[in-house]
Parts: sequence; C-alpha cells; structure tokens
Amino acid sequence: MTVMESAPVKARKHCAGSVGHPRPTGQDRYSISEVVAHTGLTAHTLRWYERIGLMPHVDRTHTGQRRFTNRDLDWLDLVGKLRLTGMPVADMVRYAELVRQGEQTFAEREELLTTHRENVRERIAELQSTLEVLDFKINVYADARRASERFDPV
Amino acid sequence: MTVMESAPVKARKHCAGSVGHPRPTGQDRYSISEVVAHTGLTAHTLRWYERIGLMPHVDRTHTGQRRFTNRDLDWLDLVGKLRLTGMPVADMVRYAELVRQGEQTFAEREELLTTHRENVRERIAELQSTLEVLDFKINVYADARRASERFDPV
DNA sequence: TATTTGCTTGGAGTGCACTCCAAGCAAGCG
DNA sequence: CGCTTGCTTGGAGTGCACTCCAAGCAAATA
Repeated sequence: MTVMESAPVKARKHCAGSVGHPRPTGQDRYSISEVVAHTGLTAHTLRWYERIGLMPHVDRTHTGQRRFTNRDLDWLDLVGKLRLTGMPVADMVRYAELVRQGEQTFAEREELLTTHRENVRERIAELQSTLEVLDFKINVYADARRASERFDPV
Repeated sequence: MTVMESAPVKARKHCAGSVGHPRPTGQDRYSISEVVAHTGLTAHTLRWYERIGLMPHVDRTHTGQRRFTNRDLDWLDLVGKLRLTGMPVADMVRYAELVRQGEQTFAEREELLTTHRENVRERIAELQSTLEVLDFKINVYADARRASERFDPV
C-alpha cells in the first residue's frame, strides 16, 4: 500500500465566505461552541451529525465533552459545501462511510462526487433558465410602472 | 381504485423532462389528469395548491370536476420555475394574492420578484464555488486512481 | 344493469433535516 | 458553598412540501 494522505482530505481555506469566524491559528482542540462560531451550524446539528455518522469519531475530554480538531473543521467545511448544493444527508453519510473505509474506496468516492457534480451543473442550468423568466417578468412590471409614472406622476 | 394519483402513468408520452409536453392546440379546458400530464405535478399537489391559495380560482364542470385553462397552465409553469429556484410556497402564495388583487400591486410584485432574482443569483454563485471544490477533490481521486493504475495495472 | 374509471373531499400521514427539551454533570467564580 | 455557564444525553417536536387515504359520486363501458 502506497503511503498517501487518505482520509478526510485537506480542504484548505478556500472560501470560508458563508458564515463563521476564521480559524484561530495554532489551535487543534475546539469546544462545540467554538465550532458553532466557526461553522454557523448549531450545537444540536453538530451532535446530530455525529449521531447519524456524518462526522468521523470526535475526540472527548476526560469529562466527556467534545473536542473538535482542525481536521474535523475541514470535514465540516466540505459537508457544508455539499449541503449547500442540496446533497441529501444520506449521501453525505455514505461518503463519510467510504472515507472511514480507507483508500480502497477512492474509486467509489470519485464516482459519487462526479455524479453529484453533474447534478450541480444541471441545477445551475435550471437556475439560469429561471433567471431569464424572472428578468422577463420583472421587465414587464418595470415597464408598466414607468408607463404609469409617465401618465400619472405623483 | 385510483391508479394514477402518484405516478403519471399516461403522463410521459413525450419528454417529461423539464416541464411537461407541448400543450394541445385549440384547447382551453383541461381535466386534472391532463394537467398532471402537462406539468409533471401529481393530482394531489394540484388540489393542494388550490387549497392553499397558490392557484387562481379553477373552473368546474357541472359535476364539480376541475377544468383548467391555458391561463392556469401558464401560471403553473411560472410556479414550477419559482419552485425550482427554491422559493418557499408561502412566498408564491403571497405572489398569487398580489396577482388576485390586480394592477395596483404591480410595484410589490416587481419587488418580490427582484428580491427573489437576487437570491437566485447568489444561489448560482454558491453552486459555482462548490463546483470548484468538487473539481478539486475529483481530481485528487482521479490522480490517485491513475497513479495506482500505473503501478498496479490489472 | 353492473363494473370500471376518473374524479371529488377533509383530514391524516410521510420524509427530510433539523430543533428543542428535560434532566443532569462539571468547572469557574464571588 | 451556591450560582452560573457550558456541556452531556435520548427522545420528542417542528416546519415544510407534499402524499396518501377512505368514502363517495358521475359518466363511460361491458
């Protein structure tokens, strides 16, 4: 087996645009509320993600409190992206399982992602075609408004 | 026994692809099953739309069966578009109310649509940024696959 | 005439993705 | 020590958008 960085891959700081603070540097153990601040998810949702198997095993303190790592945060960033594109939670859980199973699932992971990418592309096309309808109707209303303003100025 | 309530059996004569098939020319009174065939919605959903006020008043036969007009079909096309873009049903109902109230709501309708158009644009941008992440990860997996194929050809 | 088909209704049920609750434990602070 | 804050749990509840059900009626077909 070739030694390759396998598991939850590194999702580098790509956007971080949506919600959340930048990650404090040099830290690698985050409480649940820190993760809430970073991701914009609720603590409920984070615990729920763990329960349904959407999170890799999360570390705990000696008193049982969760301590998330940077790797966990990377994973949540990816999950957030997939969620934004409307991937069903069940599919994300499936992906998480594949990641847990290690390198021999690379092909299946690639396929899952490729299929999803196609869905996203279709979705974008759909939205763009709706945009045209929206533009058309907005113009109709705007024209009507301008016409009425011309004839009946307030 | 009602057979065709959920699966538009007759429905996919032609492309059930994006939205229905071409409207028969010269007709202006469609039964619910014809509308099912055209729109891809279920009869349940059509009745539900009417109940919640998402449809303008639908005409009836003397025995109480619905007869949809071309105008209704146009409306459903628009609703379908808005639905595709994720506009909440409540907002579409609001829009329907404005339409019922007549011309004096033009400005408000324009605003509603403009706001929504902005949402759609943001959504597209979001999806496009996710596409980049997807591309990146798919490439990681594809590279790994190509590498393993080179060293360990089957 | 008898059966089948297509439609009607109000209300109940489903699936998804959270979202919240109640009870309880541990640590920090005055 | 008592109080507050932050976290824990399993299970129940919420909101959305359908989705289905059961009973029944009218028209068409056998």
